[in-house]
Amino acid sequence: MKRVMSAPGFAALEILAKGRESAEALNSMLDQQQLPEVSTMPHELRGLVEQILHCCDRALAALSGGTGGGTCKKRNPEHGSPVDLPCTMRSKRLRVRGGERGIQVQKKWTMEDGFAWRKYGQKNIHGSKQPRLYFHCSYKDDSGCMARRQVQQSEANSVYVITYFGEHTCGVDATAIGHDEKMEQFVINFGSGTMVAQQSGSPWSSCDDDGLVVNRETPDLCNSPKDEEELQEGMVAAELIEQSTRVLELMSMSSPWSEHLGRCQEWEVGHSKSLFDIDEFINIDSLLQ
DNA sequence: CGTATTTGACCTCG
DNA sequence: CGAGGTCAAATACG
Repeated sequence: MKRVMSAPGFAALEILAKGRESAEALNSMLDQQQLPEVSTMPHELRGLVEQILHCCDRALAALSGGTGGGTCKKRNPEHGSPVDLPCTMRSKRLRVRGGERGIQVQKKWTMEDGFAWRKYGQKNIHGSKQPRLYFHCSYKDDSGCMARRQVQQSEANSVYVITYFGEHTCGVDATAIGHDEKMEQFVINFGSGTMVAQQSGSPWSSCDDDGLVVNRETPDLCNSPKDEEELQEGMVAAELIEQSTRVLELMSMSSPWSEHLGRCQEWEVGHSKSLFDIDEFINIDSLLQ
């Protein structure tokens, strides 16, 4: 049956959300940085920060069960419908409002999060110029995955506010495989081919639209949802840890960047402790195990 | 021709 | 009754 989120699961979610926030802040710091040119370091560091953000989103999506999403019920399980409309029009309405909470994240450049989504609706929201887009997992039909998300672009800038509902029971990170155009879209944001060049030498064994490479040993992970789901969470966490560690290494090994590190630590005091959060990421695997 | 997206209608909730 | 969420026919696309 549905996996009930454990207390460590909630803790992990909280940490992820906090950490994501911090990584986002770190990213905007990189936007504003006026450091002397430091070879390719800014690109790589920036890339890593982006990857952390990306991993956070995926981890959040993977962990976002227990929000009530799994409890959606069909109002009319069988085609017992009112007389005045075709039964197909009334048989599948879902009851979703009222108490269902989602995990909300913000993405700066792209609404991609490593999962495969199919759009099923779009709605103009009162008081908002940008429409809200509705997606469900592409594997909904194949494996009954009930994960959904809502995406809304903020008017001021290109920040996507993404709210996740339900959890992925398909166990697949489907967009991880062969989405070159999306990767390009992402690479452009780094202003160089750094990330692409990084692929071959990368020790990371997963891949996404942010330029990492995924090696999947199991071609169809949808077959055993529960185990694969946990495996996936573990993979995302491991990826996150690896990248966070590299950010810390990068930031502390060059002097201009240790200067920046100092700035981060200053900021840390006043805000939500970005470096502490990254350290905390590194411990997240213990929470997930 | 199969699959994904668009879009208008329908449904539920507050 | 209006706003938001979802469905599914129509349409676009490869």
